[in-house]
Amino acid sequence: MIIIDKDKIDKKDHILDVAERVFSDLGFDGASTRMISGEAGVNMAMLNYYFGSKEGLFLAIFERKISSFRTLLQNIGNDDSMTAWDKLAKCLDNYIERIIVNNCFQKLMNREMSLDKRTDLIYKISEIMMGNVWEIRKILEEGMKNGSFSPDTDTQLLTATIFGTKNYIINTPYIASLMLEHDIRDEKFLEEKLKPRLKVYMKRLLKAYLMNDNDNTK
Amino acid sequence: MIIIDKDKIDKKDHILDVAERVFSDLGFDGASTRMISGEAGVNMAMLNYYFGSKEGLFLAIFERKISSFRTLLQNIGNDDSMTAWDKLAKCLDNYIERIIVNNCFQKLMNREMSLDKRTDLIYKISEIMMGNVWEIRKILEEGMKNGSFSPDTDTQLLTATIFGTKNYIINTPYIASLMLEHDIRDEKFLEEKLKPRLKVYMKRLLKAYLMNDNDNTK
DNA sequence: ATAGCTCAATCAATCGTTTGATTAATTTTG
DNA sequence: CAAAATTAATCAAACGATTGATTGAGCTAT
Repeated sequence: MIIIDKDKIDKKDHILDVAERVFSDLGFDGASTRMISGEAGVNMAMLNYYFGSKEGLFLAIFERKISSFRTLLQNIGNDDSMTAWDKLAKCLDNYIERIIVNNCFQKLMNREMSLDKRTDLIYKISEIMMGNVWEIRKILEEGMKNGSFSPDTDTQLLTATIFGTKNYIINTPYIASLMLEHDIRDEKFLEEKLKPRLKVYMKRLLKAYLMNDNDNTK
Repeated sequence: MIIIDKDKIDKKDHILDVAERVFSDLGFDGASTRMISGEAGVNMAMLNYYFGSKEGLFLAIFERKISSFRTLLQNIGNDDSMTAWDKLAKCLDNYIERIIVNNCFQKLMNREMSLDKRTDLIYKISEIMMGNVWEIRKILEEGMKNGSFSPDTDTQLLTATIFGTKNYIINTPYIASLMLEHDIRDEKFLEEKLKPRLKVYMKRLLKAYLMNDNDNTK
């Protein structure tokens, strides 16, 4: 029966889904294998059976997302028919679109990146993330070269702003909720209000920085 | 003897210093009391003797910083002789000046804020942090009211950018190092290069966003 | 001697992992 | 096709190690 085969595939995926959420809420060390297996409704030994170890389970969560990142990268920046600004705007839209729905994984990843542990994992993730960074930097430098972006642009710090603004909202949900006067964890608010608002804001912010000459003589 | 009394005070402070660094590197759950006491060169029981528990030690780290935050807040925004922009610029300078040197604590705090644990601590810290947020928002709204800042300003998301850009650099040291092509953990680079550069960048970014009319008719 | 401090030893609890038995599914064999 | 053999999946129970915390004896200085 097809349904039975599907169940097997889904079981590993189901464990990964649950583990992703639990790790995201409690951190790697804060989450126990008992809790994850309990919430997933599977026997504790299944985690080691499927993923070898707790760290193996943790790695599997990241590896499941990697291909997803790659496809995002491929679809941006290489379209020669667009201006640098249009590329950047499209890039921002795609990025915001994705990270809002995957915010649980984003939170988990960023927390892990701030630790001085599991450095091999950090290196791995860093290089994948750098792909995103480079893609945006490439567009920025293209715009600077052809004169449509200000020559004084600090491309490195600007990318920090792009990723940092998003991270701040995702990673400090309680502060962000106070700040935005809405519960950040409300999916409907995220989807209908924050997402379009963030798109408008980021584009306006970057446009102002990139495309207006800043008078520093004053 | 005075020296002995001083040693006693310094001992608590020394433990807090070490704990701050270890928690920052390994996270609350990842750091063990044995490791902290070991690195601090004191007996394990001393932690419980001085701070009651591991969580008490953790709280003590935060409480030691709280007064430091308050004094920062008091010195900004209330000077009526300055324009809104000058206030904001000074506010940014002070902020960048402080957070770069305290980046170990900042990292620790931000990671803890992203967890769904110890929510009482999170609420406490959030309200302190919100003091900073409000202080900046107040200046932004003052500038909007008297017409020196663009009326389209999204003050809420702009504060997310201000804090988020800094957090991104501090919290993802490895990515930030790749991005900036320098080792972020190099104190000399932080102090002499990144700090002034970040000041220039943030002011230019905010000035462009706040003080140029964005042409959205196109 | 009294009070504050320090220590090694030890506590129960929890951690991630392993085990060996049992069941379910698949393949091989007669 | 059916029985046997093999493999995969699942489970409760237990493993040794480590966790945060406590104890009670010994220390030091007043």
